[in-house]
Amino acid sequence: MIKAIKGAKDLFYDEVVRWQALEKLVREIFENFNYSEIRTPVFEETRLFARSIGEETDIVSKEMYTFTDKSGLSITLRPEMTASVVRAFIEHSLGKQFNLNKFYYIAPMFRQERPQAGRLRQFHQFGAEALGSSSPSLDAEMIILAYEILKQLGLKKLSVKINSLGSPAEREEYRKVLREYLKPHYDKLSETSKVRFEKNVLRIFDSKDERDIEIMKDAPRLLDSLGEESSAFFEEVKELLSKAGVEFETDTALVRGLDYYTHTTFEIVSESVGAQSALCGGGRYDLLAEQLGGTPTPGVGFAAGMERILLACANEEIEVGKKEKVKLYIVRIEKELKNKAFELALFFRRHGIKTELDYLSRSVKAQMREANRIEAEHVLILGGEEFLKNEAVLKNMSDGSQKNVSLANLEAVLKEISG
RNA sequence: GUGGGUAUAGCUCAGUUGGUUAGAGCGUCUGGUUGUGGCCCAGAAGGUCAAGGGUUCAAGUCCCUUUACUCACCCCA
Repeated sequence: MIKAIKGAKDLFYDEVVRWQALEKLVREIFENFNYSEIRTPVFEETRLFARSIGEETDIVSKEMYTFTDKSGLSITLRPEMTASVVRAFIEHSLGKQFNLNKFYYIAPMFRQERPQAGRLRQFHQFGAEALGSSSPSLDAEMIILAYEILKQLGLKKLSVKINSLGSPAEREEYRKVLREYLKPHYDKLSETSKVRFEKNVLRIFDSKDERDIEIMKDAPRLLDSLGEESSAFFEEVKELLSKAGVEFETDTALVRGLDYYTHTTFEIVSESVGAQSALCGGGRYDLLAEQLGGTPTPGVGFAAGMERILLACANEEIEVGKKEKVKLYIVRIEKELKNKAFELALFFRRHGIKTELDYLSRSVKAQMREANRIEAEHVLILGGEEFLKNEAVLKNMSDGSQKNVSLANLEAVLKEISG
């Protein structure tokens, strides 16, 4: 048997209903905040991700689906969306059309990791990117947006963590300070942290190794060494969040894994999923556009993992979405009437009534059972003596009542069903 | 990439210290009188017990290998 690729899932029936409901909510909220949807190709030139996400990151160094196409070009299935959005922004000179561009997306991403709860190889994210403003109100808006969606879904066990990585200069300065602090402890660090010491010191904060955590406990914090401007920026973000009623905590150890972040970074975690508890994360990336060869343009964004969100909803027993019931099921008694039934079904369907009928030449009893199974609201029974009078029986399935209706006046039947 | 767990019907799972034709619930299908659902009743279909090898008179059950799934590490959304 040929099966789906590891870490890639088929969705159908009830599961799809949940996804559609989530997508609908996401769209509504993004539209309210006046974000417009952006769609970019699922694959890009490999160097786009190498340059933006960072060569040394795990994503780029070992998790990408990369292949060479027939022209010899190295292509990669996108592992995240920010790089693509910024690429499109630069390619189409969108910054020259509008000073501020606010985009959202709902799209599949690909990373070749070992699947586990809340982590797939083809996974789906919704997210937003705002390019062109360095106002802290946008940083706050991103967090509020993400929070709003999760709240409106009904999720409870959430915590919002925020931090600031400061300006690039401050970050660079802090790197030195941190290295200085770590030097005497170097030998006690875990192997991965030793590597990070050279390549990306900040990431040592992410370590779960107990000895690393012990060492990092007393490490100087980037947040404490921020300049006046960066501090004021961060304060304003926090103030806006407080006014918006978003409860958050400052987590000085929150260092995001992607190289392009500056200033605000944030994460919303849930207790209701497994180990992969981050439902969404993001931050500001003022250097990225320039880094990708565009004119310097400040940006902020976030991405949220849809599988994780739905998993959290399921674990908190939140029902997401409801399937629309069939309004009318057409039962035919005599088999010769099957085309008449088909024709009638088409009439109702064309008038916006969700209609179903038998395609399996089944008995009347079986057709009724089917109508009941799919919870059809009404059944129209076609045949017998009523049909000779150009009438049919319309049955209300919830109370079992039925009445004869004229097939010469389908408008009246429409009214009956819709009312 | 490294660990742990699991693998029996479409789904959720039983299957006793290895012992005859492998079970249940749900789901599906048919019927319980002519043209009517739900509840109930009766019946049916559906399984190379993940695959391969080994031990044994005898393996779903014990051992080995492989594969898949799953959880965790790692990383991240």
